[in-house]
Amino acid sequence: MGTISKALSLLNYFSTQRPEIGLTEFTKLAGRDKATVHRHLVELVQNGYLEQDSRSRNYRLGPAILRLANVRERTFPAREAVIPIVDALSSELGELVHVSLLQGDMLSPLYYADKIIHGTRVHFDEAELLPLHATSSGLAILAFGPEELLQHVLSAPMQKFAVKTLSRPSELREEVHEFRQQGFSFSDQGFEDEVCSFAAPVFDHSQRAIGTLAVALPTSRLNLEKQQLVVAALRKGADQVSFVFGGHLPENISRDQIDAA
Amino acid sequence: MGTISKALSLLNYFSTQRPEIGLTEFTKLAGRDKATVHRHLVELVQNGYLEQDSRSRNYRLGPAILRLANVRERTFPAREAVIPIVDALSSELGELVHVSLLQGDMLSPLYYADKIIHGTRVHFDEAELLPLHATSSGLAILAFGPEELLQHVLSAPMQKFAVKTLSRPSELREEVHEFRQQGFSFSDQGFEDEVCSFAAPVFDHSQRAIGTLAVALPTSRLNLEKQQLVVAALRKGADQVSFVFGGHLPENISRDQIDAA
DNA sequence: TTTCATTGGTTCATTATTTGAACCCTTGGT
DNA sequence: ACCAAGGGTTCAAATAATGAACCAATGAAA
Repeated sequence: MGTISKALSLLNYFSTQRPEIGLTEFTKLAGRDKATVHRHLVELVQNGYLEQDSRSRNYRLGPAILRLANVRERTFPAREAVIPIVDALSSELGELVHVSLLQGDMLSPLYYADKIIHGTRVHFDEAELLPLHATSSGLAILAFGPEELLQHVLSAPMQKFAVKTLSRPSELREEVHEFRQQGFSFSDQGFEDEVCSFAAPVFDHSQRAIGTLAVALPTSRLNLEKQQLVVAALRKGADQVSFVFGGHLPENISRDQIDAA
Repeated sequence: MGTISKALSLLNYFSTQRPEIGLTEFTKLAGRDKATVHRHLVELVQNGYLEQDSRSRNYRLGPAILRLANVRERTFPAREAVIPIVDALSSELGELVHVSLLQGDMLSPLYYADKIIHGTRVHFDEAELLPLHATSSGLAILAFGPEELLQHVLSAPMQKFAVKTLSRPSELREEVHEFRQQGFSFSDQGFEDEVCSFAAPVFDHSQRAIGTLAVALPTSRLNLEKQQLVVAALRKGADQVSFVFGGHLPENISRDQIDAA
């Protein structure tokens, strides 16, 4: 591990739970000599990655980070960032995977991939907006997004797209409630006949649901084993996508796992 | 300059205009050996601060930055806190207003607002670092910040950005001295042609100048009345921003006394 | 108010890492 | 088939990082 990595790894000790760290605490966390840690801290401060509270002498994350995050957001389109994750997931599952972002009261597909290894494939149009009440993605957003959005959809007429499209508000409210518990949503033939899908919410830096990661497959290919695979992959993938959008990374997922993906 | 600073300074070459940089370009920008730069880049990638486009092999800012920015804003919401002040000032004056923080020997924009009520608007890139000798913000920091910083800038070459960029150390020293008396700084076409700006220092709780509040407007819109409005608004606003940073400015202390400290 | 423990920060000889000129490999253009 | 340019690697030499011991300031306890 080079000097640069040693210094940068110090920044990883910050979290919402631990926003300020003192010199001694750092040396304990990093398990390195005090002098070394101190020099690293000084250099990080000089470059704006940390700033030191002049009262407590503790260190906290500095303004340079905000500027860089800003540059990345503005210059690195979300689509590009999401491509490898969606591609990997699609390859892993051999099914259609897409990321869609909330746009008014519809979902706008950002990117999708379909590594066909089965005979039948699910139809998906990247340029078509998805309705909230009839897709697993929409239901995921309703479950984890703002309450107003849910109210709005509940009070509007619900267009029938396929044989099993939800059409009664009470039905939708029940489903959404269930998905909130589960952490992911499911829809069977709500948008297109013979197609079912699973979706998990994607969060931005302020923990707001801004979109979804979803897997769609022919209903005929669905079974318990498949469901478990999909749900597990979806959880992992949604966290990765959230991370891309600056959202929070649950404690039980390490950076290594993300790097490996 | 230590290894850490050398590596981190590579990140500063990114901007909205230059979101991706290749190895050779980096070596030219940094003026360092290719092998050195490459090792630094590799280590930054390993830590998530950069990622490499697998097609072009260019480097771009990585996702680690988003997480850190997230932590900082959630635990130390300086940007959020400053937004209403900057917005109000911009609305009041009908001009571009920004708060920037000192980061090494540059200023890093934290937030800006531009409530356009005039035909022309000033260009401002929130993701671009500001030089100290060529902007009113920089001059304000030099006037009220540490003496070493001023010495450092005086002894370094002064890049010419626009028609009236200060380029002689004696000139800069004079200006800074004058601003110290006034309590605010002014720059006419020092950074961009046809643009002038006013700035006032922002202090933290230990009375150190950590940044600035600035107003930028087309030189063509400048007149005495405007200047008086801007300066009055700037004094008031800068104190508000200082307050946000815990550096509230006691009424009985004049700016001259601060200067002495 | 003296003492002691804790934390932040510094020094300097030793040590290990960083450095860079020269090199190789791949790609894309002609 | 050739060349130019960019990305990446090697290894002896140079330089910068390291850490045990030290100092200073703060604050709680005796």
